Amino acid sequence: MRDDIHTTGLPALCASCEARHRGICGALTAEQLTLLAKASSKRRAEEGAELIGDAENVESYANVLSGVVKLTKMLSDGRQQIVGLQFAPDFVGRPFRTESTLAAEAATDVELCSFPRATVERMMAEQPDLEHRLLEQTLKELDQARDWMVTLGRKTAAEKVASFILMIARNIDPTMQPQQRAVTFDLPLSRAEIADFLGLTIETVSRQFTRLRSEGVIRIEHNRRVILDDIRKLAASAGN
Amino acid sequence: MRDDIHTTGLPALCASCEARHRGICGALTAEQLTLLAKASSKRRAEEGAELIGDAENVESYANVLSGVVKLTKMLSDGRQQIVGLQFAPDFVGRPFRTESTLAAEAATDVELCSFPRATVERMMAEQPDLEHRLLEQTLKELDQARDWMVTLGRKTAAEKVASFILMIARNIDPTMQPQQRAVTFDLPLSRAEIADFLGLTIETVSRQFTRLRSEGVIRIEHNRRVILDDIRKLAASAGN
DNA sequence: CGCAACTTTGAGCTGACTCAAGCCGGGTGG
DNA sequence: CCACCCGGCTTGAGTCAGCTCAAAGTTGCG
Repeated sequence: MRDDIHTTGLPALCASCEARHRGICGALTAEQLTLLAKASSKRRAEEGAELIGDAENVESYANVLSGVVKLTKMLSDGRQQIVGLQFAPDFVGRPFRTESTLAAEAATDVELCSFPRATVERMMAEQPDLEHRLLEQTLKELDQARDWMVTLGRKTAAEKVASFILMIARNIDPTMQPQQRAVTFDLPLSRAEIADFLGLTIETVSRQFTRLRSEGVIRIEHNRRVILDDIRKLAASAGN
Repeated sequence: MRDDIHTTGLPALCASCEARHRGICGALTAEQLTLLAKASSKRRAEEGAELIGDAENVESYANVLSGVVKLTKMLSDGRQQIVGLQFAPDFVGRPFRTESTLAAEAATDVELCSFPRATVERMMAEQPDLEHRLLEQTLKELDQARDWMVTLGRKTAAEKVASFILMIARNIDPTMQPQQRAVTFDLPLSRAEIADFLGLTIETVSRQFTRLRSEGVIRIEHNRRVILDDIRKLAASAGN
């Protein structure tokens, strides 16, 4: 098989990688990409696997290639809050800090492309474009975090759950429009995780799903699969 | 008057500016600083003044020189959430986006050093160190936002108010220790604003202040001044 | 088939909200 | 100098959204 014109000279690892275009690797030259790829490893983690623990030393960063990573924080008495979800091709890791301030866990089965900390930081120093991409991603995450603060602080349980379903749906299909027909997707989180994301209890989340179902907004199959029948009505229930 | 050795050749505007050291201007050469200073203006805004509205076009960025700027988001029905507080020498503005996604308002009387958007973005392109500083600040804000998500999603009203007072106290005096004697400072926010920051109502915030007062943790003068008598007990009430 | 984990549903409780007064300090004008 | 007002804060009483505790229903898996 001949090399694709765009992948000539690129590491096999990167040839079909989404992060090379939309993710931070897009900032690298073919040469640098080769260098980074040498130090990188593609790895899988299954649902529930802890990728990095709170207060652990950070030895590596990673790109999400598929699946969903959840970022969580916990209070000393065990109360937990999910503070972010990372989808492909997001970058996972906190540059310029050796100790993690949160835990990262595979919410679904996940594929990661993992780089040693030192290599990434060296490249960042010599390739401003890489730092620029990282800034862009960090700003995006900050915007998301702030949007979510409004949801956590000011929305009702019904609005929180509607906002959550909408957010997931939009991540699966970014082109989704209010007037379009049904959209189907799998929730990447259990009821307990959704509760931890929304600052609610499992029971309240479940009741809100039931309500949306009885109002004909969604259908649910096997607990995780959502068929979103009335996008408009869901968007209206989300508050904003 | 002779120039201080450290300010030789620097714009008068910047000579005594905190942002030159701790803020993003520290990334600039004397030459660039001069260039930026030419396009900059120091301005004051009084308490309550809107610095930039939601969905407005961003024409300038700014450094906070003194006072506190609050960043707010609002739902269509008027519910409001404060999503960030900026103290000196923080940078205010969202790079790489022409339209603001939140409103910035002077929470107290504020001094700002304001730069035209175009100038900052040009310098960012030619001075990677500037982008690096911006990345550092953005990461710091992201960490803060995520900490606050835990507070909003999982803490009780009592813990929220304790966390808030502690956060403000630590911003006024970063060296504050649990065992130390009383610390006095002014709250930069009204009860209504504290409520919007914590996802509570005015009344609940007020009741929690009263409780802390009756427990001997704090004293309050003229509504705004807090004398923090028992730092340890306050920290214990903050959850975490 | 049977267990274990997850989800749903129900019933009662409670922390924070709503609504309504009253209080306090600062400014204004008589 | 004092009476008044106004905005911000506090306090009280009653309500309710979301929580807790409990039980029953699903689903997936060995």
